Parts: sequence; structure tokens; C-alpha cells
Amino acid sequence: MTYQSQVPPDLKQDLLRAVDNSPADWILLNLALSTMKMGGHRYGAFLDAATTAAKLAIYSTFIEQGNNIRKTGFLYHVEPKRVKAIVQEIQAALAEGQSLKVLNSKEPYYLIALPFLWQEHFPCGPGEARVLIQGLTPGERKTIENGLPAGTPRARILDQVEFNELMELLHQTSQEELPKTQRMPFSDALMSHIKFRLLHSGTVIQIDSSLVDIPLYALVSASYSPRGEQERVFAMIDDVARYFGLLQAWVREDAGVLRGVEVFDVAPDQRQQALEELDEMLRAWADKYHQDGGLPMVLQFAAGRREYD
Amino acid sequence: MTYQSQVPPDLKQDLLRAVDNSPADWILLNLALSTMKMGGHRYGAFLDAATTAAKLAIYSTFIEQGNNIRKTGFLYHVEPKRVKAIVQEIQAALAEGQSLKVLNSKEPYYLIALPFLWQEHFPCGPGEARVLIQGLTPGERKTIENGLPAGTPRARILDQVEFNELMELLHQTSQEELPKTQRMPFSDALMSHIKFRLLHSGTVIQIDSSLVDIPLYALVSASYSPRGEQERVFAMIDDVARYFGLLQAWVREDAGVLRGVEVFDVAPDQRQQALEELDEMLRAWADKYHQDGGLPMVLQFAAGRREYD
DNA sequence: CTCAGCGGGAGGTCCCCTCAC
DNA sequence: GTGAGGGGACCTCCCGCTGAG
Repeated sequence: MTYQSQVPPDLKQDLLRAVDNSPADWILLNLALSTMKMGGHRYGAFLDAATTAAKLAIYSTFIEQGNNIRKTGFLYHVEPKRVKAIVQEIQAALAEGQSLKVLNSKEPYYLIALPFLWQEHFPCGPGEARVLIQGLTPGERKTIENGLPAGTPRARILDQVEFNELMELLHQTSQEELPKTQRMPFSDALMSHIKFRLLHSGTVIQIDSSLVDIPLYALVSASYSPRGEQERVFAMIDDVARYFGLLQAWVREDAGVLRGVEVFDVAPDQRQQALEELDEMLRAWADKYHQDGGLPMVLQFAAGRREYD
Repeated sequence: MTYQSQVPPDLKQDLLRAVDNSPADWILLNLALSTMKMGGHRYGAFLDAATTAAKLAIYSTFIEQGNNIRKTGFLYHVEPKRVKAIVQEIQAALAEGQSLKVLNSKEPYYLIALPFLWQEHFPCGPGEARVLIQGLTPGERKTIENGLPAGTPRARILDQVEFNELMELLHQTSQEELPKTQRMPFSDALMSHIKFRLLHSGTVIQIDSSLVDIPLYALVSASYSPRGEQERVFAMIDDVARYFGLLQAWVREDAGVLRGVEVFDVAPDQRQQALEELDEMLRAWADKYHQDGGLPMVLQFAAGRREYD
């Protein structure tokens, strides 16, 4: 009922074949899968974020080339007119704080904020009824309430109209910090997207009771997406970003940077022991050399099955 | 005369601030900087590759959702019509081999292939003259040849027209494997881009001799981009891609996967020793548990300065 | 050579609608 | 609820051209 994070092996092979073992494309694909499938970002949001990254690359070259529009345009095959527009856009964004289209928060705001806004706008004190729909006996209300799964946050059950208004409020709130030029109007298509995401992730459930002729909606989770998976995905993105930074220091041949890859085969019954020993060994190493007030350092490591040689 | 890979610290701070410490955006930015600035990919090529990655994410969800166009569209906020077009595009690409727009080779073909095509089409045997321009005395030809830097590959020096034709040939060759629908016509703008990249990277130099009234072009490097840096950048992209894959196994909670981050401070005079010890320790660990024919494993690690806490 | 403007075309992201199964 | 079709808006990535400093 949560995400279909299990990709069939043949599908994964297809995707791998599609990017033709090109590591740069493989990174892009992993990033798209993580942010869109697991994070719930829109397709357009991912494209916008990628465009922003490319624009920043152009901007940084523009600065390095001594603010030369034409040179920058030639280097990346972009019209001078477009280069100028991009530079102005970036500079305006840097001057007045955030206003670029990025993925920004790890999850889209209109999804993560929903449980909080719901409980804030439609609270339900202890002893109060969750269902306020007219024309129901107290017994019928109890029946609906008892149908909710365990662990449901205390919040009112909404009808179609209330739920739609809540989603619109959510969307408007998330748009407030954006400049007027890049705000997206609320639309039916966008509402369907948000609604589907909330139902798909199990944050909200739809109740089609025979007692009422309209569908009801109930908040059944205190947070968007299950806790454990969410945190692991965040940690993964975080690790990859930091690892990327470390390797760039290695490419620049900065002092005090180490990078390595060890390839080996291990007997199946020794694998667990080997990994445990590695974990302890690295912890001990970091402890041994730790000294308060010294150079701030970080060591990242990952070990696992080798996919392709 | 090669790449301006040294980014001023304040510019880097600006870029960091622009992506607002969002790790996903930071990965995108690093990828854009690596492929565009160092790799020489076009702006449009990076955007296409990002779009392809997002399309593949849509395609994989489409399969998982039981070939349901509408559900897939809702999940990513894409029109059903567009979802269908994307799915058909991907399936056609998977059926008849590669035809998606990806970064593919780590460098654009029209840049890496140039030194080889040049030497193939305009060879210069030992003892032959590099300059075949009419109206020059042997002495004047010698003068031009002696102006070339050391280590120049043996190949003819070209005039404007020959050089342009070579670039067009290069472009047409690189387009041959693409389906007709997504081929890009050769244009002046594209030629200027390729020419500028070749001059900027130091693969080709332009000779404006007072002896001839037209500019001449000489191949002065046997490969696009300097060897050392090129290989380090490739290794970096490769490492990040594999690391990403390892962490995804960790997110799925596969057996036999270890992931870790160690944060610590080190005394400046102990840093080098610590890193050397770490390197040897990990090598010894991999050797200790290596057993031919066992489970194929890989360990990746990187250590360096901690940028932000 | 650089910078500035104009024009156009193709394709993509968005929006909405109807109709048949 | 799903597939398949129509419409239109806007942006941006491509191309080409001319003229002013």
C-alpha cells in the first residue's frame, strides 16, 4: 500500500540497458527514481531542477570567463540572448534569496505538510466525534470511526469539498514563497495528482460507506510516507551528495583526500563477519585519530554486492 | 589553457546557497558541472539526458502499475496522452537498441573522435611537410612547423575550409547512429560551438601567421582534454554511480550491505599518517577475506575535509 | 569581433473539453 | 474508471538575419 520500490529484475535490466552503462546517465536515472518515485516529486519539478543545475553551470562559467556572454554561449551551444537571460535570472535569484526552481525540500511541501495542516484546521479533541456529516445517527458515526485502522491520528473525517479545499490551501501555501512569475495556478489536474499521491502513499484513505452517498476522506498517518524508508532515502541522497563533493576534492588533487575502491570475492558464510569487522575497524580508526578542535574530516564507505565488473 | 576547474570560493558559496543545501539539487549541480564544464557536453544535451532519466522513471512506474496510463499520469502529474507517447518512445528504444538521448559516452563523440579522424583523413608521414598551402616557400613552411609546441601528433595543418569540413564530417558521423527523428542538422552555431571547444581545451590551436592571410589550424594533442584530469573525472562519475547503487541496496535493506559515515576531527600533523593507515587497513581487510569464486563484492570509500556539519 | 535587436519553427509542459468501452 | 481524441496557451531550444559600436 506504500511504494512499489521493488523493481522486477528484468525491468531493472531494461533500464540499465537503456542508459547503456553510461555512469553519468545512471546517476541521473537513480536520482529521478529516488526523487520522483520515492519522494513523490512531479515530473515537471525534476525537469525544472535539472534545468536549474545546468543554468548554474552556465552562470559559473560566465563568471570565470570574465562576464563574457559570447564565449559562454559558444562553450555550451547556447544563444547569447539566452545566456544573458539565464545570467540575469541567476543573479536576481542570488540577490534576493531563493527563487530558483529546485527540488529544495526532499519532499514536495504540499505532501509533507498535509498531516500537520489537516490536524491544525480540522482538529478532533478527545471524546469528540470524527464524523460531522449531517443525517447520521450516533451509531452510524461509530461504525465509520471503528472502520479506521489503528494508529490513526486524531483528526476529523472530511467530505469531498472539505478535502479539496484543504488541498487547495496546501498548494497555495506552498506557492507563497515563490515569485509571482513562476507560480503555478491550482487546477483540477494538479488536485488529482495531489489526491492520488496522498491515497497511494497511504497517508489518506477514502471511505465509500454505504451509509453516506458521498465519499469521505480520513487522515490515517501522521506523516507522508513511512518513517523508516523515508529516512533511509534521505540519508542516501545526503551521502551521495557528500561523497560527490569528496571525490571532487580528489579530482582537484587537494591535500588530505583519500579515495579508494576495493574489489574482491567473499565466501558466503564469511560475508556477515567481514562486514561487521569492517564496521568496527573503521569506527576504531576514526576514534583513534579523533582530536577535538582538529581539522574537520569525514569518512564515507559502502560495501555490497558487485553488480557488474 | 585547459579548463578553468578552479572555482573561486565565493562563487562556490553562491552556487551552494542557490541550491539551498538541498542534497538532491547538489548532486544535480555537481553532475551538470562535471559533464558540461569538464566533459564539454552541450547545455541541451544535459537537459535531454535529464529528461530521458525522468521518462525512464515514468516508464518503470507504468510497468509496475500494470500498464495503467492514467494512474501513472496522476502519480507524476503528466497528461495521459504524454504518458502514452513516453512509454511508446521508451519501448521502441528498448526494442531496437539505443536511441534515447543520453550523455552516453562520457564525452561527446564529436570532441573525442576528432584527433583520430584528423590523423586518419589528413595523415602526415615522416619527412612529409605538414603545411600544403600554396604560395609558400619551403623556408616559410618550416617556420610555421617550428612554431608548433612539442608533442604535437604528426598530422597535416588545415586551412579554414578543411577544418570546417572535418568538423562537419565529425558531426555527421556522430549523428549516424541516431534515428532520423532526433538528428540535429549541422549549423553555423553548432560548428562555432565545436570549434570553440576544441580551441578552448587545447586540442587544436589556431595559427595566424603573417605569411598567410587565412587562419590555419593544427592538431596539437592526441586526445581531447588532458589525460590525467580526464581519467580522474571519469573515475569520479563512475564511483558516484556505483556508490549510488550500493546505497540503494542499503535502502532496500538487502542482506550483505554495509553503509557508514564517520565524522571526526584530526590533528593536522596526523592527517597524512591516518589516511595512509586507513588505505592499508582496507586493502588488508579485502585481501584477508578474498576467496576466488565467492560472492562478488565491492567496497568504496572516500575521506576528506568536512565542508559543512 | 562583440553586442544588440528582429524574425521563425518545432516540440514540450501545462490547461481544458468530449466520447466510447 | 479507463483509453483515445480534439482544442489552445506558453515557454524554450533550435535556426536564420540585420545593424551599431
